[in-house]
Amino acid sequence: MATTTRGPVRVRFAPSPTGFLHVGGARTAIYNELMCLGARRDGAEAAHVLRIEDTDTARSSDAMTQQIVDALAWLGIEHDEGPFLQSERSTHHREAAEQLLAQGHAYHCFRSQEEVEAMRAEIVGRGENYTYRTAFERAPDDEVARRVEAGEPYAVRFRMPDGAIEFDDIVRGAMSFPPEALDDFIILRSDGSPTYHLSVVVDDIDMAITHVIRGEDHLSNTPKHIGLFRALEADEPTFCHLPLILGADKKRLSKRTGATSVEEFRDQGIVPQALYNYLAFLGWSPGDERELMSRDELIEAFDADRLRRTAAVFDIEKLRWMNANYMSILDLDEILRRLEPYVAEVGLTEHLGSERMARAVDVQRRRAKDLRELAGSLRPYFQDTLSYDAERWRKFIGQAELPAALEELMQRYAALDDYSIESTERVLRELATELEVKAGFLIHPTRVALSNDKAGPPLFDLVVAMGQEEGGRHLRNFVAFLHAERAVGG
RNA sequence: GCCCCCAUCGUCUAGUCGGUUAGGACACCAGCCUUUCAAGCUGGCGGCACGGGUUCGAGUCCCGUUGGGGGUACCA
Repeated sequence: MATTTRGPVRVRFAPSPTGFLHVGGARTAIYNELMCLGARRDGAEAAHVLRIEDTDTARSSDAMTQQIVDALAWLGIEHDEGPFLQSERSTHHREAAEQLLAQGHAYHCFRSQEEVEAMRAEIVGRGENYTYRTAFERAPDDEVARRVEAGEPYAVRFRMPDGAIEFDDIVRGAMSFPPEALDDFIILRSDGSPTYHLSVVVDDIDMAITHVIRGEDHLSNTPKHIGLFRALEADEPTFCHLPLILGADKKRLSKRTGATSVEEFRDQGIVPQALYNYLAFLGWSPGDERELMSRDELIEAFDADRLRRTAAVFDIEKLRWMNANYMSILDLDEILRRLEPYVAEVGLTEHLGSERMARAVDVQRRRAKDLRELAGSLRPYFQDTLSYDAERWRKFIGQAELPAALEELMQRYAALDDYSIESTERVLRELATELEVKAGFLIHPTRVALSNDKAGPPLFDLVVAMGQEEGGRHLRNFVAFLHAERAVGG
């Protein structure tokens, strides 16, 4: 109902720095970006701002902020403004609290946390509904003044308005929170620092945010924020609460059930295009039967009205399926570049940039589900000598005519001027015909000779990717191996 | 306890005006293709949580139950 792609649109992604970017956060960032870019697509002015909610973890927020910025950049998510650090704006937040105090929208609370908690426990224990404002009397003004004067510590509480709070949520529709669910909450701690609720609202006002797109865990906080927006006499933004991402156990996605951060998926060899596509589809679909959509296509098709309201289970298998798709369609150069760290892991760094590496990757890329797997499959292409296992290749050792046949194949391959998929296949098949054997008689042992494996890419792809000289050497070694084993076996 | 949200194959989803053989994708199974393994193609398995209403007719609307999730902080 509430699609607002007409006026200027300003959205924000506001993660708290935890040392990594959670995939749930990444998905929120994607929808923020899509909302922004979708509006721009429709001709509206739009901006995406990045704001780091570090009011609680100011200690190492520089490194943590960098981590988030890097992860977003890796995913290809762009922002137009920021990153702004919430911690650097606390003076302004405090001023807002003073204003609220002066206008009677907030009041001093001298009660200790322990005292409040004890009262709450007692009331709940009786089976009654607890709210701070119904549980405690408010101190008269003169008493407040005297205690403040005396230097007593106090927190500042926001006075929630009396009635129900209602609003329209893009994904939830009409929302209504009754007064008994609304409590006077703290906006300034007794050490004078602003709390999250105050900071977000003040920042959203200052940054002229029009759409607040965030996780469903904030749905219950929204009435508090609306109370603040109204007291601060600011227009309230349109809210959009995204359902949570669940693990295989149907619980909120946590490390117990596997990887949760974009950094982890990146390290596993997931390509950013795949993660972006996958995350965008976790809670949204274009309405037709497309599944593989690039960022540009998503921007073109995005419509917030199609956001789903049900929590989704994160399915790593489907992500990997998408990843396999992207690995086979991306530019080879990009794959080569992203593959570097994994190539290093398998000790093939020296071959980076080589023709053979490019050929091998191009052959193997369609057969792997992630970059790490891809890198692993590259090994046979770069081994000087393969050590063949007599037990495993017993079948070939038993074939008396095989060594001579392979020897002949080897020589014909060595003599080839145009070493190509077509020519190597033609030569092999011609030889098979001459020898009156099926092509498979030569194909299977040749594969083993080159890769020490009975499964792999189409043989002639392998033969060519490996190279004329290298392939010839493996063939020679395999023939020698066959001779030796035949001698042993008698 | 109280408040809020949610509910279509195992999983992601289409379904948005009540009338569909409830469609697609991942996974799984089978067949085809093939020099192998994948991929691909074809086919199969499999679902509207339950109970009441409203209606000629309910996956779709209403109520309840059950189940799941979130919130209930001087955390964000």
